[in-house]
Order: sequence, then C-alpha cells, then structure tokens
Amino acid sequence: MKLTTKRQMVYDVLKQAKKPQSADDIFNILGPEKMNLSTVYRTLEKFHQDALVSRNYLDNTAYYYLNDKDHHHFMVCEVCHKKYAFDCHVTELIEEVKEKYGFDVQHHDLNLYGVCSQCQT
Amino acid sequence: MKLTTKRQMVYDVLKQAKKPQSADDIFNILGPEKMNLSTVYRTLEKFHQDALVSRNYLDNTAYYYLNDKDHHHFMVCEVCHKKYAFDCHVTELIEEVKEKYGFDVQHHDLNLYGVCSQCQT
DNA sequence: AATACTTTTGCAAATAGTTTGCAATTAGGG
DNA sequence: CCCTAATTGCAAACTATTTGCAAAAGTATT
Repeated sequence: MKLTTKRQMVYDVLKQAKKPQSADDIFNILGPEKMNLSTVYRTLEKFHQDALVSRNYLDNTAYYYLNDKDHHHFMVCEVCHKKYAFDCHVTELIEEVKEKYGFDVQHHDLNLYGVCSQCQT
Repeated sequence: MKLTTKRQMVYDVLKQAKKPQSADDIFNILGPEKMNLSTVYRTLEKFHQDALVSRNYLDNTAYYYLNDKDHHHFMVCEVCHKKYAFDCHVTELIEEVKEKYGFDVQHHDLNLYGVCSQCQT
C-alpha cells in the first residue's frame, strides 16, 4: 500500500480520535480544501481491507477505529441518544468462537443499546 | 401498540427466521402484493422502539432479529463473504458493563469478521 | 532527475438503503 | 356500530456510499 499524504491525514485523524469516526466526521475535521469525501471512503475501505481499522455500523453509518488492542465500542442511550465509548472486552467470546466454530476472528463490531446511568430514574 | 395484520406478518417472518433479516429480506419473503417496503421499515422501527427486536448493521444494511434470550449474530468470512450465524453469549460482558458503568443494556449488536474454517488453508 | 508505469485522487453522477408527506384505510375503544 | 387516532401504500426525497473517468501523484528504473 502506497503511503500518500491523504492516507496519512486520514490515519492521523483516527490515531488522535477518542472514539470511532465516520467518513463524514473525518472529512469535516480535515475540511474540503484539504480532503475529498470519496477519498476518505476509499482510504477507509483500503485500511479496512488491510486490517488497519475496524468498522462499526450505527444507524446507517459506518464508524471506523484503528485496530488497536485497546479500542472501544459504543453504548447508545435510547433515552438521551448520547453515545458513550467503552473499552472492549470480548476476548473471551472471540476465543470461544475460534474454538467452537474454527472461525478465525480478525475484527468485530459491537454496539450496546439501553439506558445510561444518568437517564435511569 | 396496535396489532395489525401487517405487523403480525412481519413478526411471523422474524419468528421463523433462523438468522437476522433485513427489511428487504422480509419484504421479499412476503411479496409485493401482500406487503409494502415502507411498512416493513416502519414496523421494524416500531418493534425496535418497543424492544421487541434488535437491530444489527452489516454493510450498510440493517438486520433485525427477535429479542429472544437465544438469538444469533453473524460471523462474516472476509474471504468467501459467507455469513454464518452463531449463538449469542455476551451475557457476561453485558453484566460487566452494567456494573462498571451503570449502563442498563437492553439490546446489543455484534458482528465478527475473519476467516471461516473452510477458507483457512 | 527525467521517463514510464501504476496507483491514487477529485469531481460529478449514480446507486442503494431508508425515510417522509399525504391521502386513504383500518383497528379498537366508547 | 361509529368515531378518532394510528397505520398503510405510493411516490418522491434523503443520505451514506460507490463508481467512471480524466488528471495528478507515487515509485521504480534508467
């Protein structure tokens, strides 16, 4: 994979992000003068193919995050619609699937929906 | 919530389904004479609001499944692109999140991506 | 550092899943 | 059985994403 300026820019945004970002998020952070939305999409697709990032769908929209050991997923409150990020701990599940089905898990995505502590009466 | 014929039909499809179904899947099973695509979408939205179903996004498409104790998620093979369903076992994770963050999990969605046993060389 | 070749990018237009406005129909309480 | 609010069908809108094509940028090779 060629290391281009654009790809570096997308990568940097993901590196600095504290939570998964959509293509549009990334595009807006970089601005239309420096970045093109199609390029963001194509870059993210390439990163995903090369297992650099994972993809997580939420409400018709794909969110991307670097495929680090420590990454996070969303908890979505269905009352206030706020999104909270939480640390991923599905290692056991992944091990289990690997053993049980012989499926070699490379990425995963997970969302939790419910009611956040603030919204509980 | 009113119990209408259409809603019953959508529910039945989900009840019989062995894996999560997209709006289009459901529409195609029922056929255009008996069902309308918008109605499927609206019905699924309503079911989701009433916590009857859970929603799971995969490749720009929402898949729905009844919110049963025993339901399944997808394992997606990135080589042959086949989708396999597997039984959900994230109860521990959900308990953990509840304790740690006080977040009351009502639904969740999960996809695993990797290489299925057949595609491993 | 110029050439040749491949990959990437920008732009505009297409696509696909989903949503919406509105008029007609239906469910279910009174 | 009637009335009113909720639901449905249809067509059109909307939004995230993808694609074709020509121009630009990378990379390797003289």
